[in-house]
Amino acid sequence: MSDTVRVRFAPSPTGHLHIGGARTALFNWLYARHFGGAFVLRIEDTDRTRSTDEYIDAIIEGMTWLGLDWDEGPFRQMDRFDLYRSYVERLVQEGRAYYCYCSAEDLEARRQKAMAEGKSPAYDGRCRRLTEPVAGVTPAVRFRMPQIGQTVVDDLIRGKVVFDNAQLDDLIIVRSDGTPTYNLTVVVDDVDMKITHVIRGDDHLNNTPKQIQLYEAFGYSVPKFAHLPMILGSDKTRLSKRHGATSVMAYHEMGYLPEALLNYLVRLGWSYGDQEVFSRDELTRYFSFENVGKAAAVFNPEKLLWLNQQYIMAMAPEALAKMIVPFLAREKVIAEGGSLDMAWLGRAVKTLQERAKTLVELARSLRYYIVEDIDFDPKAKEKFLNEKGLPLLKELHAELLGLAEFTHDGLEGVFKAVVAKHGVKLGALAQPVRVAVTGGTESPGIYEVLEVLGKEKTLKRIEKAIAAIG
RNA sequence: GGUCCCAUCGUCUAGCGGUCUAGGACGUGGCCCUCUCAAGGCUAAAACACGGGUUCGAUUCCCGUUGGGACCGCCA
Repeated sequence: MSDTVRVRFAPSPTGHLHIGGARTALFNWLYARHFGGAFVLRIEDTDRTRSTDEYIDAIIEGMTWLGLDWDEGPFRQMDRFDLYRSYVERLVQEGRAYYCYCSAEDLEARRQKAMAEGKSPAYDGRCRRLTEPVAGVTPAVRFRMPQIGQTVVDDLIRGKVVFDNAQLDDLIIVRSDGTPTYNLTVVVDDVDMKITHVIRGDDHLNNTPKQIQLYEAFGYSVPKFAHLPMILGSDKTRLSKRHGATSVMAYHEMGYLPEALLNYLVRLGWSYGDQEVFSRDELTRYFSFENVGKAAAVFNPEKLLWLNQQYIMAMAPEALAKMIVPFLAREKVIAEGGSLDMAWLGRAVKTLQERAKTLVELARSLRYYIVEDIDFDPKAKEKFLNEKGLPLLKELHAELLGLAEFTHDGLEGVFKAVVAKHGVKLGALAQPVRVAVTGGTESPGIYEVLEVLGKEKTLKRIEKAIAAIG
């Protein structure tokens, strides 16, 4: 590859950045980074009725969160209408495009009729030969598609795909309101921005021959194409809201790490032997279209969850602690804007990070460390805070009182001694204590918990538990 | 309806003619570890859609069938 690689992600701002879009952006980003090329962000907002600035911000927010940084842009097609106009004028002058006076309503009606009769709903070309304008009608502009021969899409993932030009109908390149349409702007911009590789979803494959005809009409060489397989929902239909969250930022809110989402997404369609977990660096190093599959992939939330846990486990506790604070506030574990001893929080996080699949779970599980008072789970209380455990708890409380430092080894010594004295198994003591200090029956090792909790809170909670029994 | 794409365990995938009694991962079951829950280790069940070719030999190549998907917009 002697020429510099230039790729782009070109979303339309008609919705949030979703899973499918993020995957397309990721593959483009990976390809650019792999070859040290440029990644361009272009907003395709020619549909004025559906595009909004809010969605542009949302897309940028999503890309930023994922760490998919772009080198140029964001460019907005709305700012480039003059450029498109000059290209269209050229086409019209050369007879490669013509004015179409059919109304949108008529077109729609004819399409419906054709479909109902089982015929192809393609445009019939009735305005092709018009020489005079139709009075009182502002026309759209159509591209005159060649009707004989074939167009070949040479795809990096699928190989050569052949289309008969007779199947290609004359597409509208300028709406009657004067705004250009996607098939025109995508070609003009990819030429203007010197895009070398068009990497996009499979759903664009059928548009590609039409776009290639546009390239040829302009006299430009076509870029390389790579059409990625689609991501499907569990019922094998196109991924949508019905299948749960599709917005990338929704995953942020649910407590997923961007690294985990990216890692999951890249494995949908791409593989590198048996490896499942990749660092960003490995991804850019290993990425190649040779390892991209052709078949659509079903989105599997379970595996994403597992990957997220892998990433949470691998994180430095201090970094995780910093990241968890907003989630603690949202879960009402701490007050909004409240402060915490971050070094201590890091130690607390360390005991729980391999037990959480999401940051939301982690934040919730941190509760008993942070809040002053805990409530006992009724079932746990009934099972473990009873007469049987009472002497053990009392004995432990007395011993703990004399323990100066709450260290893992120190605590273990005290527990072992109490257990030995009463001739019971460790569980007979550990479980009541666990319920006493955490309110429930599940937690990290009891010594770890007490070490983080500290002497004061521990004794207070054991006292409360004893009181609850008696 | 037309055109195009696709097809290995439930899911993501490895496999690029013999190494396949088809490998890994998620999930599921069992066992181990163990103060609970996790994590971890071991283990089990689980797939080449079907039919024709080509070949000494097909999961792998070709054709067809079936099944799924996408597109056919003055959406992108």
